[in-house]
Amino acid sequence: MAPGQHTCCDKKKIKRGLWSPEEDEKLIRHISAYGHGCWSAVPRLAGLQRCGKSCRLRWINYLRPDLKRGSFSPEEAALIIDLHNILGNKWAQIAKHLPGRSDNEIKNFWNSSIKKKLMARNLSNSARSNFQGLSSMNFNSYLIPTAQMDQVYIPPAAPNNPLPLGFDQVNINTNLIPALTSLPISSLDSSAYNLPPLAWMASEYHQPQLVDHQQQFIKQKDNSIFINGGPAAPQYFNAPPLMRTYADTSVINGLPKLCEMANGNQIGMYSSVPPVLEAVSKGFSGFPSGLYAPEMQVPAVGHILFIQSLMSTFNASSSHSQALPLLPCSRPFLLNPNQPSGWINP
DNA sequence: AAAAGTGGCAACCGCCGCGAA
DNA sequence: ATTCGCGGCGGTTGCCACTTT
Repeated sequence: MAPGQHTCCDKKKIKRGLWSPEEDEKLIRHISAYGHGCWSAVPRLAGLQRCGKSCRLRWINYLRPDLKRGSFSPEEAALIIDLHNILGNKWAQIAKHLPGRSDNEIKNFWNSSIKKKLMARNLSNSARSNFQGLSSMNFNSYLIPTAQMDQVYIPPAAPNNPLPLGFDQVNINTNLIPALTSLPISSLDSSAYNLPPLAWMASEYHQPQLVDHQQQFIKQKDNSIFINGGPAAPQYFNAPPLMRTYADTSVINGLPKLCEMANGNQIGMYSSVPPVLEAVSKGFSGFPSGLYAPEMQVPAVGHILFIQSLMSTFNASSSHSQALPLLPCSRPFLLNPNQPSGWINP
C-alpha cells in the first residue's frame, strides 16, 4: 500500500479532494435510502470513487441533514469556550453538547477564531487594570454565580487600581454577608506568590471552604452592591443556600481543573491561574474533594464581560484581528442553561 | 490594479481502540 | 495471543476568497 493511504483506499481510481455536487447527491441518496451501514461498503453501493472514510467524513461534517451550518452564535461560542475549558481539545465530546455542529466545525472555529482571541486577551491582560467602559456593559444574566471560585481565582484589584467608571468603593458591610462574619484566617501564606491572603470558612457541615476575605465590594450610585466587579445576586441577601460540591480534581493541559456540582448536577468546571493553585496545593494538597457547603452567590460578571468582549470582536467586519478592550479579569466562565428564576437581570 | 497577507474551512493524515477472525 | 479491518478522533494541510498594502 502506498504510504499515507488508508487501508480502505488501496484500490485504484480513488478520487480525492473537494466533493462535487454530483458526488454529494449520490451519497445523500444512498444514505437516505439505506443508511450508511458499513462505511467501507458505501462507496461501492453509492457508486462513488471515494474511500469509505472520505464518505463518512463528508456525511458527518457536511451532508447530514441535522447540521445547523452558518456562523456560531455568541451563546454557542461561549459554550465552546466553557466546554473547552473543561474538556480540552476533545472536539467530539464538545460537539455532543452543540446540536447541529460537527467536531470539525467546532475545531475549525476554535482554531481560527477563539484561540487567537484568547491569546490576544491573555496578552492584553498582562497589562490590564484598565476598567474603562465596565459600567456601560450590558450584563448578561446567564452566568452561574461562582463566588468561591472567583475568590480563589481572582486576586482582588490592587488598592491603586482604578475603579470602574461610575462606581464608588465602599467599606465591606459584613452584616450583609453573614457567611463572612466569622472567618478564621488560615495560616496559608500566599505572600510568596504575591496573592491576597486566603481564608478557610468552616461551614455547618464542618468542611472547609476556600474564601477570600479581600473581596472588592462596590456600591453603585443607586446603592446596589457590586462584588468583584459584578452585581450581587439576590441569593446573596438572606436567600436559602444552594448546596454545592467541589470535587474531582484532574489535570488538563497541565492545569488543574475543579468540578463544581450543585444539587447533584455538574454546573461547572474551572481551571485556575497556576500560581494560585500552587498556593492552594502547597497548603492543602490540592483542591479539597467532596465538600458540601452552603454558599452565598455572586455572579461572575468578569466572565461575561470577557465573553461579550470576545464576541464583539467576532462580529467585527474586518477579517483581521483587532485590539481587544481591556477588562478587569479574564478567567473561565460558565453559561447557565437553566437560569434560576430569582436571579437579577441587571 | 496587482501582489501579498490572512482567515475560513473542507479534507486528509496518522494514530488509537475495539471487536472479529 | 495475534492480526486485521474498521470507525473514530485530533492534528494538520491546502485551497479559496477576502482584505490589506
